[in-house]
Amino acid sequence: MKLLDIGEVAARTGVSPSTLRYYEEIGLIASVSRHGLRRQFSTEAVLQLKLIGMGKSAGFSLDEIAEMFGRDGVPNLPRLTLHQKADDLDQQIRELKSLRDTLRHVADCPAPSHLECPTFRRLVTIAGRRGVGRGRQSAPIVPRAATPRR
Amino acid sequence: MKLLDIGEVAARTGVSPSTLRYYEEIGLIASVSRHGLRRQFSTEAVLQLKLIGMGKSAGFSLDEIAEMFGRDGVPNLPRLTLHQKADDLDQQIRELKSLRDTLRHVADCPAPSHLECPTFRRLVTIAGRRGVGRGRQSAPIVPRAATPRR
DNA sequence: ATGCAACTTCAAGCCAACTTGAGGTCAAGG
DNA sequence: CCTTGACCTCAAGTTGGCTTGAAGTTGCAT
Repeated sequence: MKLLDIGEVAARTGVSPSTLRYYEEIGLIASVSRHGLRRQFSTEAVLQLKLIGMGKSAGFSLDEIAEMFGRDGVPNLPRLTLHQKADDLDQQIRELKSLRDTLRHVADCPAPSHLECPTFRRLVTIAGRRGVGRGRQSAPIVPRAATPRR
Repeated sequence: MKLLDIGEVAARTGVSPSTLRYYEEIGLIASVSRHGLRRQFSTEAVLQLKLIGMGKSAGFSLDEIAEMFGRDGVPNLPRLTLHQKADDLDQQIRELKSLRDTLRHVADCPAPSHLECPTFRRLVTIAGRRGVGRGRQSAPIVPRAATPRR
């Protein structure tokens, strides 16, 4: 099986080497061996990292992601929990759509103040039609990492 | 116009008073006046906070949100930029759907290791079919705030 | 008039998720 | 053989987004 060293994984995934080391340290991913000092990753790691990226983008913490997909890539959560997470995602997708539509509307609507525009108000309020006093809503904020902007 | 004091806004939005003060401090929202020492918010603030919540959930930083909707609620970004953000959201929605489907699949698929399941691999890889080496991908991570869990 | 819950300020603290820096190892190419 | 650059470890620093604590004020119901 082909092995990748950390730079190669970084290049393929956009995740920096230091982050990869950090992920390994917290048990989110694992390297399969060492070549001298150097970590060797299997190509599976690339897939795993894609999954991790999706999880982050959905607002899950690294701990939650580790729970969902196991340090080894095998999920250890009960079905019910997984389906619940999926339901959460559905709700979040609704919110995102609403925000997207709001942004598009704002870009095009010539109203002086959007807070007065009925279309705007409707867009903003629909997403709330569920989960008003509910448990989990928000997604996390990542330092916008994939862009290696320095 | 009806005025709300901070506790009332907190009750209606699920955003804690300390967070509201913080948001005001960084210029994300504004109170319209004081009643004695106490901040008074207009009911618009509730709407604004809904918007802010959506923005956070989409992974925007508070700074970005402030840019998008202005400290005063009026967006000051050029159309093009807004449409770009909307496009980003579309991409993110695709990722979220893919993650949702992956979770559901994982919940139901009896394969021993999912990394070997072709369905799984397909689900994970499709979302990547755009933006492989691209600029912005990920969404931020917020401390799971809306749930006042203590 | 008094008590008290809900507010106030300000500084400090906290957590997740990384990044940075110093100082060191090592393997492969010239 | 020697350089070079990509890797290594470990500790400390950074950033965003809040929360907490101490110490004080105040509107309002009793």
